[in-house]
Amino acid sequence: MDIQNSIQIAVAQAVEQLYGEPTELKKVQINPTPKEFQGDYTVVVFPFVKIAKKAPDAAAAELGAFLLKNVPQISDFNVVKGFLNLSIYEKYWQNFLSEVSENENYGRQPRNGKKTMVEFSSPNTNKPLHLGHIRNILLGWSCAKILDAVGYDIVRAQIVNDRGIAICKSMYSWKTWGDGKTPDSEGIKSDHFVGDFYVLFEKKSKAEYEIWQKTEAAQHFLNEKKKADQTEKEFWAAYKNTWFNQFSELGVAIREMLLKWESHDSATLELWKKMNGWVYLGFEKTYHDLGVEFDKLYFESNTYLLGKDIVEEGLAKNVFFKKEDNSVWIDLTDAGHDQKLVLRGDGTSVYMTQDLGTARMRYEDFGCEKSVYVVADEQNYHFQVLFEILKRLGEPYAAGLHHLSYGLVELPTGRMKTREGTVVDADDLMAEVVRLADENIKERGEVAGFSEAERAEIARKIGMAALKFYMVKVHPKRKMIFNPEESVDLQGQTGPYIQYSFVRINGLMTRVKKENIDLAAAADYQKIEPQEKELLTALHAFPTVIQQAADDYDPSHIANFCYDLAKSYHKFWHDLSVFNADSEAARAFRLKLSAAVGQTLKMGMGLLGIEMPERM
RNA sequence: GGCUCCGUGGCUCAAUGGAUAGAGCAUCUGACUACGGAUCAGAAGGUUAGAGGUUCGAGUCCUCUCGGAGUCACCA
Repeated sequence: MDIQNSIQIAVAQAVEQLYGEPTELKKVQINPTPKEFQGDYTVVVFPFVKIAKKAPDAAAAELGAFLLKNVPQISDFNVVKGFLNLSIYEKYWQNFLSEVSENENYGRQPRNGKKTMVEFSSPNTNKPLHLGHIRNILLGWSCAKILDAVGYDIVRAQIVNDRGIAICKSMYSWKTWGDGKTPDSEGIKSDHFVGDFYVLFEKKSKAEYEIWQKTEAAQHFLNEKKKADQTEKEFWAAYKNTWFNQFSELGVAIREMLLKWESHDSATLELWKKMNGWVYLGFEKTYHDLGVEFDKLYFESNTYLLGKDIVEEGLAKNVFFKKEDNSVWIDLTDAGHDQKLVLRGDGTSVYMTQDLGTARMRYEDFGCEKSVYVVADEQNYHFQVLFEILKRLGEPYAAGLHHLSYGLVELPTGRMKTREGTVVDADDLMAEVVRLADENIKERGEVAGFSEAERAEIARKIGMAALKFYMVKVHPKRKMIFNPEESVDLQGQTGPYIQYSFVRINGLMTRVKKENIDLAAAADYQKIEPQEKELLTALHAFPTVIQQAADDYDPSHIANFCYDLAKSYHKFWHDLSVFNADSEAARAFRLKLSAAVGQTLKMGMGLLGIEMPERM
């Protein structure tokens, strides 16, 4: 059993035996002892001083004596200001290291037979993926990896928003102004090609709007509706949707196209398929470059009519109610929310209807008891309501639903805006970080033994590691400011810093293999140095960190762990010699320790979707 | 305005209610004739937005104030 658990249980027993009062296990707090004190683990004694009716130090001393007697792994203890510091026999750490060395799956838990769906990315098909998608995708991918590591079987799902106004704009634009051009004819990545037509549509629409604003009718609206504290520009910005829906000729054309699509007009469907096909082709490349894949794709064109049967059931169960105009609502005022529409008066769906239906379909398809939706925090309210409704409907999977909400990615100059052309494209960004990594490799002159292809592959791993680590080290909930320059940093708290520690280890291991060095002598190593102990305690915490990341749906725990471990290793490397160690035992022990660190770093970074190079 | 989230050195971020709030970047100073210097060591930089409260103990929990973001669609 894990030493921390042993201590925890022993402390609970001690409290009961010494002071005659049982205590909850979770009240027993065991922390790694801070560097400046003697010991490996620390028991916080304060929670028991009341029960003990003694001063903290006296109680700590009593508990320490008890533990020393009853926990065989404990070699010594000391008390500082109510903290009980325990030292663990070196033999324990020796055994622990061997355990890690022999288990290449160290950190992973056995399969638990339960399923979890993780939904992420969920793009619109009218334009290419951007920086915001990258954060979403990295979080989703990593979250799936982490849940897999703690034992769940994972279904990675994507809901493709392939229908609606947006794609119609791209379609209309291409049909009207495209002159029959294709991605091939123009030599443009196909999703970008479609996106360019979307942008063109917005441009034409803007031009139409500006002309309209000068008409008499428009000026009439301006005078009538503009609020006193609004500038003319602000008014037109706010009025844009209304204008598009009521007065725009392009708006008419788009709605007409949408209606044709909904009535299965064959020419429209053909155009739709052609353009979506282009987009998917482009997405495929982007996903491939990001190193992610999906197990299941849901298409909104297949799901947008779902959920009406659930609305019927909800009415029958009196969870929902009908208003005079036949529209269906749920009253969530007792849960701190408002009334929410779930079906329009004319019987057509809204976003919520569709999500209700999709939730049930997902469950019917896979029977996942947990389901994670990776969606930006703009939609917090939507998901609160969605989950609350499903709970009230008594859906069996309702308790396992989780919205992994993350903050938007902003640039140092503020929010990304399509209109202002400040959207950072995913493909461009990846190409740029890899290019910079490649330049860096060349500058360092380490390329001597590398072929062109090898160098490109290493540059890819380094560049992507820089980008991914930069994004995933931040707590998901936090809005993050994406600084393009910092994202390609290769030094300090970065992906490449961690990769470098791995490469150092890899260098050692190559030599071990080449010289066929036997590590059995490690068992004779007597005096574990502080730098070594630091690595051991870090490795020891790895499974707990993964569990924590899984419980919190938070990959940043793993990122921070990997950074701390790499940092400790770099220090170890600098302070202590491995091959030139004083004794054969020390050399073997350090090699064994290095291998364990390397293995753990590789797995940890793998959970973040980051690959490790052998050389760099 | 209601609800939700956020506020930690110049900047970007850490810190299951526990010991002197930690890192990185930037700035300054050092360390290879050494297993790879994408490294290491050191300096400087903080009233954790502010005020109360709970607690043996608060960056963390509660209340209020200030500042920022999101949301409050028969859009998705």
